[in-house]
Amino acid sequence: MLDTPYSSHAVPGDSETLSEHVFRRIQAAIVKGEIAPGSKISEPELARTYGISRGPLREAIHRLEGQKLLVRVPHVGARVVSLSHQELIELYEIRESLEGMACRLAAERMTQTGIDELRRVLETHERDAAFQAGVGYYQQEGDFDFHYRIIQGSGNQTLARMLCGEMYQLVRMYRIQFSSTPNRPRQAFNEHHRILDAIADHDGELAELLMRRHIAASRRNMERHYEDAQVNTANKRGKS
Amino acid sequence: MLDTPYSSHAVPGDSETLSEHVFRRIQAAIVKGEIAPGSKISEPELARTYGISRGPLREAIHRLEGQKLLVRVPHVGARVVSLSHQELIELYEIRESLEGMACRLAAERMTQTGIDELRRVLETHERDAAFQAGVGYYQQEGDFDFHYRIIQGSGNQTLARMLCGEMYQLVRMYRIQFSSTPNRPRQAFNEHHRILDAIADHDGELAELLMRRHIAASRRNMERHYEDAQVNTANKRGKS
DNA sequence: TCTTCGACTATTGTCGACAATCATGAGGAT
DNA sequence: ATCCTCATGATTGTCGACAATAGTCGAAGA
Repeated sequence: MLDTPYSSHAVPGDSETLSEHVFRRIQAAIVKGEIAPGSKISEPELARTYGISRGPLREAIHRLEGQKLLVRVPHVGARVVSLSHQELIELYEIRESLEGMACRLAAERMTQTGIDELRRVLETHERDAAFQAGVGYYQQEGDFDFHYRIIQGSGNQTLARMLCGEMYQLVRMYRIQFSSTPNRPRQAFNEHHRILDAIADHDGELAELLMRRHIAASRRNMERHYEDAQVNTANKRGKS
Repeated sequence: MLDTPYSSHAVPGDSETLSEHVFRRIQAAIVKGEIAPGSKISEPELARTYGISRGPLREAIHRLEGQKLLVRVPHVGARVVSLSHQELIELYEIRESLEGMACRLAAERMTQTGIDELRRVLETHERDAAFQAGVGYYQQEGDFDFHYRIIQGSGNQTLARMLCGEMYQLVRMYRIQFSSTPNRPRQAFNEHHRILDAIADHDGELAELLMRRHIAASRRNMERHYEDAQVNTANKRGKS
């Protein structure tokens, strides 16, 4: 339920394809950091781990490559992607643009009931603020919930698939890795509130502007915490 | 040279992987419309066509699926994507956001020599305006060249890969299919000029605004020509 | 001691065959 | 006549084995 929040078709593992199954397994493992970034993917080893042949595994690897979670070089193998500082900044710039557009569209198109639900989400987060202040990770989940609702409210399904599907996996991966939990939640709450107000006013321009600033602030926060996490992960980063 | 303008490493077919080879072949075939949108992909047939086994072919299919050029349902097969009117509009909305951001970044970061080169590209297009007015397709290539330069000038490599790689394949596919050649080139030239001026002034805000309007106009132009192309393709759309 | 060449090993790429699943059509029952 | 059932055919999913390439280790020569 925590995993793959975008997959509404909950087929357990019954008639599911093996390739599909390992695809999700490996994707989750990479996002959760169970497979270190930059580490090499050994086909025989993974095949033995998941108890399948190399055929479906290779198909899953190719799909992961398409989602930019793996980097593959011919005749050498695949490695888990390891974003540089620059690439991570670039990712946030893209998010800033895309979520800004989503927020504009949401402000223009969101229905009254959707806005009410969004307000309720925010109020729920505020009530649990004391609890979240200590944990931080849940704030990320809640933050996701807020952003998720807005993206869905944009009415642009293609955009929603991009942001909540592929792109979010990458962001989430790095969020988890250096579980950045500064005292930003309080400020984030304020920003969320102002974004909600703009959406309630159906002010697309303002909503986009605020969302872009919100993500830009999140990016700056990430940049501040990058160096620490970099040295932390550098220690335990082995060739597997 | 027309194909895959983003692939600078021109390895013919020598030490290239078979999977990689058929991946590019099928991708080009889909984009050029040689394989009708919505038509089913038969693995044995394609395997015989390209003279390879089903193994590499399936890997290529999975990669195409990752690039959103194929839609696959388990135990049934893969079909060439067929964007609905709504999905095509959504794609243009995303382009508007992303290229707007790219244009802003380009205005902020582009070097003087890059700006000069961009101006030269535009002047070249204007000189050949008479020729392009009749053909139209070359205008598209030129249009791409202009946009391509700006995207590269943004300095955001991740963004450039998204726009010039995966996303552009989809847009190009539909551009070619209903080779929309209205009398828009003249207006597009004017818009390009104003965008260039904004970039030359390093005015990121204005550059982004103009580019977004430019693409929004392109989207409206596409919307006008959608119904005609829809009935045209509907006639020759067989189940193969 | 350092460099370079060569064989070896492990991993990746490819293939053909078998099993599982879905689509199609014939046949019979209501 | 229409609908349901079932058998058949074809296609997709999976597997194990073979071929080709890259990385590695060791030995010989400068």
